[in-house]
Amino acid sequence: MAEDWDLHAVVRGCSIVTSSSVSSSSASSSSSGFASCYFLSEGLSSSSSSSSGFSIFKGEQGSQVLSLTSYPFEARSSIEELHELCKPFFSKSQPLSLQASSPLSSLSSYSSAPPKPVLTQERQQQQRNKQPHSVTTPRSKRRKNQLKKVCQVPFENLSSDIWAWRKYGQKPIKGSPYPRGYYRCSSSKGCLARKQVERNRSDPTMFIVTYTAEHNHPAPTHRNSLAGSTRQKPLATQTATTEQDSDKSKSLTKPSSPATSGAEEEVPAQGEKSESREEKEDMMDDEEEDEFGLSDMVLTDDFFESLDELSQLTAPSVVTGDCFSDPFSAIAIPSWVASGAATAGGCI
DNA sequence: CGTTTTTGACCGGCGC
DNA sequence: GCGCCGGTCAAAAACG
Repeated sequence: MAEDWDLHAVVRGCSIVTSSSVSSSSASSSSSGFASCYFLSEGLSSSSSSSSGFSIFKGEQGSQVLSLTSYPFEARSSIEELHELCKPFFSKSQPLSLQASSPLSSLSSYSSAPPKPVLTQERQQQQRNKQPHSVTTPRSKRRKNQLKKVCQVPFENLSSDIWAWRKYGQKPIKGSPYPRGYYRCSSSKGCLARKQVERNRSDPTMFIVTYTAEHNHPAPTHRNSLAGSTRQKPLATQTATTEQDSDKSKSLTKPSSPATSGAEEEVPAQGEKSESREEKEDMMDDEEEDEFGLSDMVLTDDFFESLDELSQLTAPSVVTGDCFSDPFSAIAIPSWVASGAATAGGCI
């Protein structure tokens, strides 16, 4: 279910951004279920580092805007163009129009870089560590020539991804108080799809989700084992992460992750997990629809908006209870997504 | 038992 | 060449 309105949100977000009326609804404080997606290809700009080719700046109303400085996707105004823009990321199984297709659901192909090289790079990366002594497989330029899709989604939408992701890393990012979580597709072993989730430093209610590589398999109709997916941290850890001053305690306990160690990162993963659970109950049918990008068919804007409100109301209260007086203050998220996002995302 | 999360360590890319 | 930074690996722990 969450997927449905999420997809919707994504689409709406794209429309908003591209139509230059940068969001009437996107007050910085209100995570109102819109999302923005952007594509960027690393290495497109000659002298770029990791953040090559795009920048973040403030929109008129405090909304975050990502702009591609060297990519011909910016400032498009027509839906058709946007559609074409997104095409490469639609999976084959999503025959639908822009509205129905969800960039979140799949990174199906590269518009500028052929999949093969990337695949090779990934393989090299994996081999690298498995064969530490054989320096035969440098992952040279692995960060280059990878087309990424950057989406900005509100917290509620983090649980909207239909894919199953497994977290494989988390790193504090310089300049950002929030760590970045690294996820890979767990539906298929050979799947190269990756996803990075980072909280927007200027708008903590928003999360920057970066998709890399593509899924080489159809969307899962059901998640695999849920073992470990709903992990509840030990009470100590939980409180540490959820308390308002947890950032302080965090810094004490875990210097490597300044804030929230995994707060936002857990959001997506857990949300998805929880989502999967809810799906089993509530949207066995819809789920399949989502795979084909039809998820929004049943939803009206009103319904959608109500969901947003609902989620805003329920998520913090239901999930956090005492630990969530300020869900976005930097810490907190881990468990609420773990236990609550399930609730929040699912009950919706 | 199989899967996921956590987390420290490792490695390569990049800027100086 | 050196150091910083980001991305990934892999072992341990936890969960269903």
